[in-house]
Amino acid sequence: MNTNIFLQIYHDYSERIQSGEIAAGTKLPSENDLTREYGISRETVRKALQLLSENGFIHKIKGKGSFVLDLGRMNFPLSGLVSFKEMSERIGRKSQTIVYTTEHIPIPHAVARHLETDKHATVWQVIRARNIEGEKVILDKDYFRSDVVPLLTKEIASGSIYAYLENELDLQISYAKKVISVEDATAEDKELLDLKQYTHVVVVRNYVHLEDTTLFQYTESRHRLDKFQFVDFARRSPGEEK
Amino acid sequence: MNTNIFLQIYHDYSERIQSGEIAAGTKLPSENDLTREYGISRETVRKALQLLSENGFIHKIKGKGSFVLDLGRMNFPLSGLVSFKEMSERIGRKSQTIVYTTEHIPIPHAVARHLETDKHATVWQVIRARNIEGEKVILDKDYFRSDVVPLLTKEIASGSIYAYLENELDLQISYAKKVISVEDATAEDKELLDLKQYTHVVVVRNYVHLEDTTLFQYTESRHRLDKFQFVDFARRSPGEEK
DNA sequence: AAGTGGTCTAGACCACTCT
DNA sequence: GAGTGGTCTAGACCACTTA
Repeated sequence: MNTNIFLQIYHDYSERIQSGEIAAGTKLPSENDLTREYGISRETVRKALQLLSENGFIHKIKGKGSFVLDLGRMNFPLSGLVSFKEMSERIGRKSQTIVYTTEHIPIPHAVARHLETDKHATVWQVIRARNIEGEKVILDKDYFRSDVVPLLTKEIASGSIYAYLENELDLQISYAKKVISVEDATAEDKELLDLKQYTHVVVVRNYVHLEDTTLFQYTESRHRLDKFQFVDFARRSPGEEK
Repeated sequence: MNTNIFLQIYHDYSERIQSGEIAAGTKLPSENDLTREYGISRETVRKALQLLSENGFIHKIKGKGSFVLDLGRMNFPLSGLVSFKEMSERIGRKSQTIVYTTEHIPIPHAVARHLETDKHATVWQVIRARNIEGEKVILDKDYFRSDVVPLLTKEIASGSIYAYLENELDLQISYAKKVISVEDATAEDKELLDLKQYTHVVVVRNYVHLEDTTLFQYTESRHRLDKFQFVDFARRSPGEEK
């Protein structure tokens, strides 16, 4: 759909790197080469390379060239907004989603604080457990502002809610803040998960914003300790140099 | 030192936003306004705004303008490569570093796997505890390739190693991969930290690379569960849209 | 219709690396 | 000196929002 040139080049290379067609350590064609090859201006080539660089596919070295990193093949994505379903499919694990509740309710007191709505708002509450290799190890509690998301069904909740939001409701998700911490397991955790002997859970609070900056979703993802992992790729940003 | 125009504008606005001088929700001057105001080209203005956007200070909306977000003031930095010292100073907490060891040793077996050096390499090992408000809650085990970092002293280890690397040794740190997980507390954890009743620790493995892509440092940061927090700001990257 | 940000161009000069 | 990536310019056209 997108006819953006720099996005096409980005996808071209990101796929070839992720598939292993272009090996780690390989030097990419120079910016001038790519300019000639694609018949476009150098700034457009640079936009594609910058995206590749930001997302951990390549690293650019002044005077030398752009080189493929080996971070990209494992643990993808290196941070970002990706749903559980995409995630487990990428890893290739057998996974299953159990939907406990899909309800339209007045906003719970504890949630109002996170969603910054007025206290009389209503939300869609979705509670799901993620079953990986036979064990329920993640409890997802999602809350959607019902003025943004008018309807949710059990069918949607058992599939990809994000696909529904983006394709059916045409909502543009634009950014999110995640806060990760470890907390005591609640009675609910113990009831809905296979917690084994663990007394604590990793809690990932996710605040998701739309294109117009409205905070429309709050998610609490509660992970059994031994099944939690988070990978983050960080580049020293120009802004942080002294 | 840096005369880059876009960095100057970035710093100008990032500081004014972080200090609260420019409130959340405020609309920034348009790109054309900034072009005129600074007497520079629009693409340069856009570079500054893009940095602000990436780092969670602003959000740009097509046809409307650039708006200040309120994420920036709390929990800084929103992901990134920042040392414990910078971190605690920013939060304003009373903190102290206890240096247990600063040694030049043959690379431990368990570390060689992470640092990808040959098995006969030597490393500088630094083991430190971080004391926050009277309790030792973080254990940092750092390993530096000694062919990159020839010397470390207890004095350097008790201050900011990063400042030493960048200012004294002129090393350019460029990117890092973090892997966060939860593991059983070891005997060492129990000995060197004030673990209280906790049986697990949050382990943050950090793989730090230089400008020329060499992996030169591996750090294991072991946090007491209740004192761990990680914040991540993620923008839906153009590359991820379908 | 005017203003906004998003994309793209065809140049230019610079600092750096390699030989 | 030739090649590389980093910065910057002065234009252009587009899609979107607001009035």
